[in-house]
Amino acid sequence: MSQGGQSQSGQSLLFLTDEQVRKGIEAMFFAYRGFTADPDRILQTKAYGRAHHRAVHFIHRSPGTTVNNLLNILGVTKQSLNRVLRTLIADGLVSSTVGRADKRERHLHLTDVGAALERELSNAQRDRMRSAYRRAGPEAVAGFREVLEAMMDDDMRHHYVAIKDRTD
Amino acid sequence: MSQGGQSQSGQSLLFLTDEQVRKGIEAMFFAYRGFTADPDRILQTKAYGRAHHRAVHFIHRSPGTTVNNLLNILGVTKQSLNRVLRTLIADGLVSSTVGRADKRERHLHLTDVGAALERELSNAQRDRMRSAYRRAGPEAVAGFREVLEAMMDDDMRHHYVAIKDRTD
DNA sequence: CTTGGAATGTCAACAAAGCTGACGTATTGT
DNA sequence: ACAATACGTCAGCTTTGTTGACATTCCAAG
Repeated sequence: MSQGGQSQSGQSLLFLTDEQVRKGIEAMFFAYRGFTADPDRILQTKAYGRAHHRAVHFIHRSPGTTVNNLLNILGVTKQSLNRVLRTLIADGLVSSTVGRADKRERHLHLTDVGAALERELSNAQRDRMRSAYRRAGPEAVAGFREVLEAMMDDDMRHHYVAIKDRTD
Repeated sequence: MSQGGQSQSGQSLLFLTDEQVRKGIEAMFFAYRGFTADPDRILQTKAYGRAHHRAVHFIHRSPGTTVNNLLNILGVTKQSLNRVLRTLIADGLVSSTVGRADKRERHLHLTDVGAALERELSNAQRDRMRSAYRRAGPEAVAGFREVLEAMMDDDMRHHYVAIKDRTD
C-alpha cells in the first residue's frame, strides 16, 4: 500500500490523510457500480429500472408498508415513487390494499410474481455481496458495516437501524 | 452490535447468512445516499450534477487524461460524458487540448476555476468520509476497503488499483 | 501513395427517473 | 364544520443515461 516505513501505530495516526480518504471515496464509487450491476442487467431485460428494484426490495422487506413509509425510506418524491408503483401494480407484481384502521392508507404487498422477481434480483445481488464477504472475511465485514453505518445521514441511520432490529 | 450470544468462532460460521448479507445490501444503499448528499447539495446551487462531479474528480486525479480513458473509468457512453464535458469546457472549468502524438485525442486538465470547484466538492465529501473513518477506527476502515474492493467488477478493480498505485 | 478501416471525439434525438407545483378525493380528527 | 393527512394524478422541467449518424485522424495493406 506504499505506506512505506509507517509502523502500525504510525498508521493509526496517519490513516486520516487526504490520500487515504480519497481512496475510500473512489472505492465507494467503483464498488457501488459493482453492487448494482447484476440486478441492473436482469432489470434491463424486463423493462424495469433500478427504481423498481428498490421499491420491490423494501416492500418485500416490510410487507404491508404504506406508501408514505416507503417514501421516507427511499427518499424520493411521491410523484416519482407513484410512477414506479403504478406500473408494478398494473403488471401484477404488487398489491395495494386499503388500510383497515386508516382507510386513507394503502398497504403494499408483493404478489407471487412480484416475490419471484424480488428473489431473482436479490439472489444476483446477494451472490456478489456474499462472495465479497467471503473473500474479505468476518472481521473485514464488521468494519465494512461500521464505516457504512457511520457514513449515513442520521435520518437514514434511523431507518436502517429500525429495519435492522425489527422483530416481527 | 446485538450479536447476542454468538461467539467469535460462531460468528465466523454464521456471518454469511442471507440476513447478514441483506443487511450489508441495505447498509450500502443508505450509505451511498449519505456519500453523495453533501456534494449534491453544493452542485445544486451551481447548475451542475453528479456527473460533473465525477468528471471533475477524475480529471483532477489524472491530469491530462484523454476522453476515452475517462470513458472507461466512468463506465458511461462517450455521448453522455461529452455533454458534461462540453458544459465544463464552455464554463471554463476544464481545458481540452489536442494530443501532440495523436491528434485525435483530447487531453483534459482542470483550470484554476475547475480546481477550485473540485476542492470544494472534495472537501465536503472528504469531511463526511473522514468523520465516518474516525468513528469506526483504523481496523474497521481496512475492512471497509477490503470488502469494497472485493465487490468491484474486475475491470473496475483494475482501474481502482491502477489509480491507487499511480506514482506520477 | 492511396485508400479503407479502426479509433477518437461531436451532434441530435430519445428514454428513464428524479424534481416542483397544483389539484382532487377520501378520510381522519379537532 | 373544518383543517390536516394520505394518496393519486396531471403537466412540465432537469439530469443523465441511451442509440444512431457523422467528422476527423491515424495506420497499415495493397
